[in-house]
Parts: sequence; structure tokens; C-alpha cells
Amino acid sequence: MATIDEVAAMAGVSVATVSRVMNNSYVVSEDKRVRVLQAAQALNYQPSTFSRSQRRAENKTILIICSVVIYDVVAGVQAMAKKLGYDVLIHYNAGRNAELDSIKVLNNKLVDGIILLNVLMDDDDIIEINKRYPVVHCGEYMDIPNAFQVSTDNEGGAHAIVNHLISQGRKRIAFVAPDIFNGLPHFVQVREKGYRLALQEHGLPFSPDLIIKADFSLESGYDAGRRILAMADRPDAVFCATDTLAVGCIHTFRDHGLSIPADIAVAGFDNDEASEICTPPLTTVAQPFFEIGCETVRLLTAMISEEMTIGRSVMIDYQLKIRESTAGKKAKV
Amino acid sequence: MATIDEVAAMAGVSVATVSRVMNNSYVVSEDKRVRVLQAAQALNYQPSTFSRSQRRAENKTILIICSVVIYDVVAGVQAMAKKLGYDVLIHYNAGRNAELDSIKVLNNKLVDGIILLNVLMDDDDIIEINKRYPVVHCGEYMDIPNAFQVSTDNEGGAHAIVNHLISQGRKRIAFVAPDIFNGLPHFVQVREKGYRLALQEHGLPFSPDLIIKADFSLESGYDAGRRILAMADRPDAVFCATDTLAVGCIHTFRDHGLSIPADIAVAGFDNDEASEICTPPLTTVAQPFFEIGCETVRLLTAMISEEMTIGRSVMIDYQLKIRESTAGKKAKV
DNA sequence: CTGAAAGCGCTTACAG
DNA sequence: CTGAAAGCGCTTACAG
Repeated sequence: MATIDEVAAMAGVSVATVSRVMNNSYVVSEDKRVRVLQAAQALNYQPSTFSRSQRRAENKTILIICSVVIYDVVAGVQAMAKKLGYDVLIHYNAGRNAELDSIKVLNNKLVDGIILLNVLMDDDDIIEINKRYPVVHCGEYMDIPNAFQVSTDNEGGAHAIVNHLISQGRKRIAFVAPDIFNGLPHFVQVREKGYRLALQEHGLPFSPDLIIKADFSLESGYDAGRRILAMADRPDAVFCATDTLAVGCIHTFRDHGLSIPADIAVAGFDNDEASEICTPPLTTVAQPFFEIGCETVRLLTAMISEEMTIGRSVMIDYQLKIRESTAGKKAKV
Repeated sequence: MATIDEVAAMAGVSVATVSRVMNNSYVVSEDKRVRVLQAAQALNYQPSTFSRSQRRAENKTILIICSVVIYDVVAGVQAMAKKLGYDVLIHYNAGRNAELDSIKVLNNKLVDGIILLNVLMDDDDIIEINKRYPVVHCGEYMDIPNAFQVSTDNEGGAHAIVNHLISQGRKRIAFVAPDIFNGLPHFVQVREKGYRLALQEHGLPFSPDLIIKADFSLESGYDAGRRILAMADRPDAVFCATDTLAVGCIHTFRDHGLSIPADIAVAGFDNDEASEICTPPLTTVAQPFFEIGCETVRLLTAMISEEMTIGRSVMIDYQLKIRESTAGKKAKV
């Protein structure tokens, strides 16, 4: 590895001049600039990240911590980061409490800011990280003071999709809600809120037995479908908090010979790849993941450079995707 | 951020002593050790990564570059890396030629070694990276000189699964092969090799029309299934190079009223989650991903510390998973 | 426009 | 066991 001294020697200039041309930070006379560039090329010189970042007290790098990589979000993060001159690294962290393992990465200023992507970890740990770094929560909101967060408008999306069901003449709409850990994850709570709001606005009765508990698995979706079929007063529509669950319900309903949406309408949330492929194609809510990634970086870099201390929540508009699973005719009674 | 000087001042010792206790590198008298530790705690002191890594010319960090995160491989990498005192970071890199974007990360010694996880990039770029860093190719072998690689025994797995099909009385076995980019990916070539070897060993005729081209998508699997059904002399078994394709074939066969495995046996490769769930459960080959991750790190860290220059390929044993899709009775003729 | 020099926060011979 | 000091490879006032 060539150092700045070797380049300076070969180019016949001082290290200061080399530094200036490598960084384009000051005007350098054309002939020296050329000589430095040639020497750098000849020696295959690359400024040391460590020395440079040490001097500058920044590394122009953002870290994403997650246990599931949402590729479109990452792509958005990378695109915006690139535009702003940042690199993006990912730290994979399985499970809820395993997050603590990342502390080693976090302890020192190796990165300038952190994105917690759908991370579920204990509040104490999050607060600890917030003390050390600029942090933006992406996807899943946290109920901690002064948090910086970016996510889809989950309530609005749920509200819109249930409104759509109602507009199709549905009157008894079940909600399938993943319920693991202690209590519903925040995004599920908010989607439920949108669901209940829509019912209320249209004077439809809400009853607790319309809430079907599940987890995040496809099997759990099958099972939710079975429980819905077994209900005394069977719902004429099902809104599932995730597409995976909705696909599970569809399977069960079809296996039992029901026609969708004629006999029962099914809607999901997330616009997974499966939602387009399944039969019938699933009405759902798309989260603009790429844009969420972009916005997260905008916020994070603003935090880094402006040392903001007052938290804020950015809500990215949802996109309703109306497909066959809800939009067809209802069966005649 | 507290610095080593502040800690030294508070503890009433020299910075050298602080450094020694932070690193446990030399014996320090108990009372000073305690004073340093207390001061470090009080000041919330964390040694600067940049300064430390600059002095040591290493960062104890491994970078995984990939366009799809295989979580079990990453978990294996992390487990072994932790044991050996390394951190693990991931650089996501979409698409084939987008890899060049990672050059910024790669240019300087921010990490000590690199794992290319199933990366498909141009040979020239790979050779370039190999020049700058210790690199281990994980999953997909590269045909470049002196490469260090770790992967499943793809040929052995394919050979074993086709042997199994033959042992079940199958005589005409098709091979569904994803064929994108220019030519078959290496792992597909090798799986085909195992397939052909098994046929040959049992005196079964091979013919080119038994090779069904596809890509990597589920739809492509459906389509492959259709083409197989349309064949004049219909095969009695299908070995798909991936589980995704196998699941697609199963769908098509079932939609056409065929019984699996009675009418036609189907086998895949990869032991995806779907392979267990689908109906009937799919016979496949499991890759021990966690172990592959571990072994990759063993090799990479050996390269880092021992400056090895002669390449090697480590093959991790496959595990055959025999399930219903092949193991039931064949239909009577 | 340019160079000599100080300084970033560490580690590690060197001498005691 | 411990400290004073050199040095890692950069950047950036400072002076010219």
C-alpha cells in the first residue's frame, strides 16, 4: 500500500499538495495536479480510510441494522446515500435480543449514523444506541421519546382498504392480526386502528370476535381461514394485516370450495410478490419501499450534519392496489 | 467522546498504561488496572476504531458482498467470526455489474477480508478485488486461477438424488436447468454433471431433449412442467436444479391431474422452506448453509493471517432429504 | 498556490 | 511494571 509520502516524493510536491488534489479541496496549479494524479495512479495509491476518517471524525458511512433485508428499502437507502456521498453497510442481527451483539460495531464511531430497519429490540437498548449515534427507525415505529422515524402510513392504508371493502357492499369484515411477543407489534396496532375507524365511519358494528389472532406464518394464515369459516355468523370479507396471512386464508377458502370474492372477499397488506401471483390476485396496500429508504437517509443525514434533537415521524403515502380478490361481484344471497 | 488522554489523566497514569489495560496486552499492576477501568467507565470511554485500526493496520472485520442474503450462511459466518474475534458487515449489491459500485468500500483497507456470497460478476472485477483483499468465494465457484472457495458438493448431491430416483424405478428422468446470462451458472453445470453421471452409471440413455431450460422463477417452473407434459415420450421423473423450479413443476402436474410421485416423481435442490410445505413434500438436497458460513470464515481468516497464495476449494457434504414427491409407489402401467 | 508543521487518538518498542 | 516518546497516514490552519 502506497502512502501519501510516497506519492508526494514521486510527484515532487509536499504531502499537503497531494492531500489537496486527492480531496479537490483547494485549487492546485494544473501542472502539480497532473503530476500528483500520475504518481497516485502509478503507485496505485488509495488514501487510507482510517487516517482520513480519524482526522475528519467521520466516515461517510451509514449502517443498516436488520434481521430481514428488505431489498427495495436497501436499494432506496443506497441510492440516496450515494447521492449524498455516503456508503451503506448492513449489520445482520437475528432475533429480538440478539441486537445486543451489534454493540461491538456500535461502540465506536465507525459509522456516522444508523438505520434500524424493522428492528424489534428492547427500549433500553434502543435508547442506549440513540445516545451514541444518530438513529432513524425505518418501518416499525418505536414508542420512545424523541425518536426519528420513517414508515408507511399504515393506518391510512388500512383505512383505505377497509373503506374499499365496504364500498363493495361488505358488511361483516374480519381482521387477521399477527400477535406475537408481548402484545401486537406497533404496525399491526395501527393497521387495526385504520380498520376500526373505517367500520365506525360507516356505522358498521365492531365486535372483538372479528379480530382473529395469528402469527406471521403462512400456516397461521391457513388456520385463521379455518377459524373464520367456523364462525357462526361468517364474515363476508377478511382484511389480513399481511399478505402472507391473506394468501393463507385464500388457500383455505378455496380448499373449502368458496369463491373469492363472490362468497368472501380477502385483502392483505404489503404488496408482496405473492399477492400478484396468487389466485385470485390479492387486493393489498403497497408500501413505497424505495422511497421509504430514500427518505430515511435524508432524515438521517440531516441529523448527522445538523445535530437535530427533536424527534419527528415521517409518513410515506401508501398505494392501494385493488385486485380481483375484493373487486368482483358479491355472491347473491 | 472521551479520549485516551482524558482517561489517563483521570486515572493518574500514562496513556501507555491505559492502552495496555484496554487491550489486556501487558501485565499492569492491579491498582492501576482498577483505576483505569473506573476512569474508562466514568468517562464512557471507547477506544477509537480509526486510531486503533490505523496503528494496527487491521480492523478485525469481514465484509460479505451479496445480492441475496442467505441468512443461514450469514449466521454461520457471524458465529465463526465472533469466535475468532471478527466483526461481520454486509454490502448489498444488486445485479451482476452493479458490483463495481462496491469498489468504494473496497478501495482501502476498511475490512480485512471479503466473502463473495453467490456473487456473479465479471472475472476481471473479481481478479481486481483479489489483488486488493483476501477473498473467499462462497456458494458459487469461480473459474479463476488460485481462487479460494467454499460450497456444497453440488455434483455429489445431484448424483445422489438421481441415484435415488433410479432406485425408485425411474428410467426417464428430465433435468430442469436455469439458464440465464451467457451459459449455465457454474452450480447448475455441476448439478447437471452429477445428473448425467448417475444416468451413465446405471446405463440409462441420456438425450439432450431431457434437458429443459428455464430461468430462476416459479413461473418458469410452471412452464417447464408444461413442456415436460407435452413431450412425446413423457419422463417418469423430473430433477430440477432448484426447489423453486420443482415447486413450479409440481403445480403444473397437479393442475393437469397427475399424481405425484405415482405418475411422475419430482425432486429439487436446496431444501427451501417451500420444499417441506408443498404438496407433496419435495425430495431435495440440503446445503448445510450454517456450516458453509463457518468454513468460509475459517478459510478467510487463515488467508488473512497466513498470507496464503495457493487457492483451494472446500466442498461441504450435502444432505439428501427424501420426501414424498419421489419416494412413493410408481403408477402401474 | 504551496510547504513546513502541528495534531488527530491510538500502539509499541525503548529505557528504566 | 511503567512512562516518555516516536510514529501510523492523513488534514488543515498558518505563514508565505
